[in-house]
Amino acid sequence: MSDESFGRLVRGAYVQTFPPAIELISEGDSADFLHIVLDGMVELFASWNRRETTMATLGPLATFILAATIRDAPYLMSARTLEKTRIVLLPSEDVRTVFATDNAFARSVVAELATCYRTVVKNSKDLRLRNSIERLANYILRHLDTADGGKGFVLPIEKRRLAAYLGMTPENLSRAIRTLGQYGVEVDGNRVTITDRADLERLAKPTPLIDDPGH
Amino acid sequence: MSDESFGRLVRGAYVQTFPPAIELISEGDSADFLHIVLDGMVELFASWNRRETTMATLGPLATFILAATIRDAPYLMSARTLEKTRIVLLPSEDVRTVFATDNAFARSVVAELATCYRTVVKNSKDLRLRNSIERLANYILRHLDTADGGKGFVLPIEKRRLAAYLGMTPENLSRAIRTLGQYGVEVDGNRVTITDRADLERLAKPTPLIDDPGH
DNA sequence: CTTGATGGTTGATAAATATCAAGCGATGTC
DNA sequence: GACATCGCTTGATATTTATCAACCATCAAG
Repeated sequence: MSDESFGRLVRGAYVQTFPPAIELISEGDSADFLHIVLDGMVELFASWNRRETTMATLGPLATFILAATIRDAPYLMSARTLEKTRIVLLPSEDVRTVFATDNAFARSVVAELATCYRTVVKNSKDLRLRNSIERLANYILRHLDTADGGKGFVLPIEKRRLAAYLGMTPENLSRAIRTLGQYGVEVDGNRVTITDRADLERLAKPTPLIDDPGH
Repeated sequence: MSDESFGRLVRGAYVQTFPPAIELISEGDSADFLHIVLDGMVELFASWNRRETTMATLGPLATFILAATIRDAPYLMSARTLEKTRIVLLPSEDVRTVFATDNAFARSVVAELATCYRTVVKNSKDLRLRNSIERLANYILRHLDTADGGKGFVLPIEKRRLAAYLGMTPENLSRAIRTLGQYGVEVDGNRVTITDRADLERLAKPTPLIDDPGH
């Protein structure tokens, strides 16, 4: 975007550091600020009728919630910090103003929105087409760390949150993990290790049309 | 958008009429055309591992699939006609060209994308937070025709497709309908009538943050 | 050290949902 | 009019998932 637009955005913006477990926004609230995670971790969640579910977990450089800001509509999700988190807050009105005047910015917003949209669609396919064990198996395959030769990784979130994200109860996640033992998955605390990727893939049947975060 | 941009878009575009049950696009294909429904009905669906689910049903003036066109990425969903359907096909390259040069068009694309995004998020909440009977109850409440005093409506799609959209089997939809009889829902063929909206709402607990299509 | 809180696990059981097989009723074809 | 097809429904049963209660390990506070 132009320097002028950038200045305009930055003028009213501020950076704030939040402690863990702070609810940053609540679904239904009006979109006063566009949030950008600089450091730490944020959970997007939604509630209905005394039930709650995790919609996504965000790390550094993720934005939320862009669509509500652009549309000037109420948030559809709530957000809370999972750990000490630093966040940029951009007043929604400034974002809309710059969006209306700076074309390069507007196009960047589209790129970001299109990515978010495709992410949610993939998530929806995952939920609709797979059962809980298949979802867990694919989650593991998606998170395998290329750093250690694709042999394992450390769960970035608590298991109860992972369970909520995968659409199951913590009890069921426990059992699902045990079931995956037959497919070469070993879980010790937050450490996940696999011994036979091919075997796990035979069960998980991953596809880029659901599991590739980039595409 | 400008007349020039419009001309550019229209130049390579064409309108085509398709018979029922034609697969217009398949997930995984590259996004050659942006589609706009003029008349008729189109089902967006997705498949994995010999399972299939309905993601959405589109009527006149809906577009698909915008995000893939903008990002020049493969379709995440397939689409088929449910009846005789007239569709505008806009070459993706033209859409991207006009998107890059016409600012008003780019902003309209954002508005459309933001709406699509929010629709999918609401859909995801519906699936994650409600069981099948609650989903059906809310579906009925959403579709109550204001025309006939909110007393009923005609199902726009076959029941087996409704079942797939609501994330259940046709057998289960049948039983769910019978269960809703206790809450004043009468279904005769495709005709749905309710006798006690308040009663149904006590079960369905609708909320604009999931069920309001506009917001 | 105790103590209490918390996240996780396990087993028993219940509820929700899917599967399979059969049958029904409307529709269209020959 | 006989017949096949198709969408839908029903009943019986199996599978998946949730719930409830108990217990375990860890960790921090007193």
